[in-house]
Amino acid sequence: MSLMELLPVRDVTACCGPLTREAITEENAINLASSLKALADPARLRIISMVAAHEDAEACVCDLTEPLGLGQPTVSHHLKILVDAGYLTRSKRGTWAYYALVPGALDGVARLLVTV
Amino acid sequence: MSLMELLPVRDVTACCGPLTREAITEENAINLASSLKALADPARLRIISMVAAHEDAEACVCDLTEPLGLGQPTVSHHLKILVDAGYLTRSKRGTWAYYALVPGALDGVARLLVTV
DNA sequence: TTAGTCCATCGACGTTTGTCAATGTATATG
DNA sequence: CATATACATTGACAAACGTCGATGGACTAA
Repeated sequence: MSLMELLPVRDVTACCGPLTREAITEENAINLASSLKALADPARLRIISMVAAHEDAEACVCDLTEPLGLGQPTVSHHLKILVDAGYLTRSKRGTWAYYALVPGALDGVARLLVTV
Repeated sequence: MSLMELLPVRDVTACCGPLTREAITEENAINLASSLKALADPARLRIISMVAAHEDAEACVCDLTEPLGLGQPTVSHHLKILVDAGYLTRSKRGTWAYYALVPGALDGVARLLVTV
């Protein structure tokens, strides 16, 4: 399955208990894997970190391209993956598109991994 | 960078604070992405869940192939990735290879994602 | 209107990934 | 010894991924 075929803004967290507390179903494994795959890229991790650290906890594409050392289309591509996976929101104001963290999204995934 | 080129048994957790609490470095982003990439596959998530649920919290390859619906070489391939990433240990006894969870490995990654 | 900025989308490319069949390596059993 | 079992490794292939250049759409400023 391709990352781009995902439904927008999934919420993996509302599905099941921690990975090691109860046997995961094949379907839930597919969903959780998709959520993790969206995170499993250096550029996307840095984007999340940069957005969180940015003023007002939001950033536009132009704030990210230069520090990332990536082209604008590539950054837009990563942002789309993070939005579709439910980690970021996109709000357009004027010519700019501002991205911000979805509260609790990262924690939801983290909770599924934890064993204690 | 290929997953297979990773040093065996890395410990990403001993590197940095939570992703959203301080800006992540490019190097740490690469390492964390590698750790997440090892988890970001349905078969590997199910393997971890199956090992945790199995008797004595360990399982051999032959315990996994049939419930996963995958060939033995494919299961061995996934197990190697999980061992190299530091999530599983491998102990050979007789003809069998037993795999078990590394205590705290999943929690370490989860702690890097959490925002609270 | 014209020109310019910000961003998304498209098409292409080299690389990486997941899977399998075939083979190799131990270890156990007769 | 020969045979059988459990597993790792190899080689191959299609699919997916990350990146870029080029293009297009929407908004702003003059």
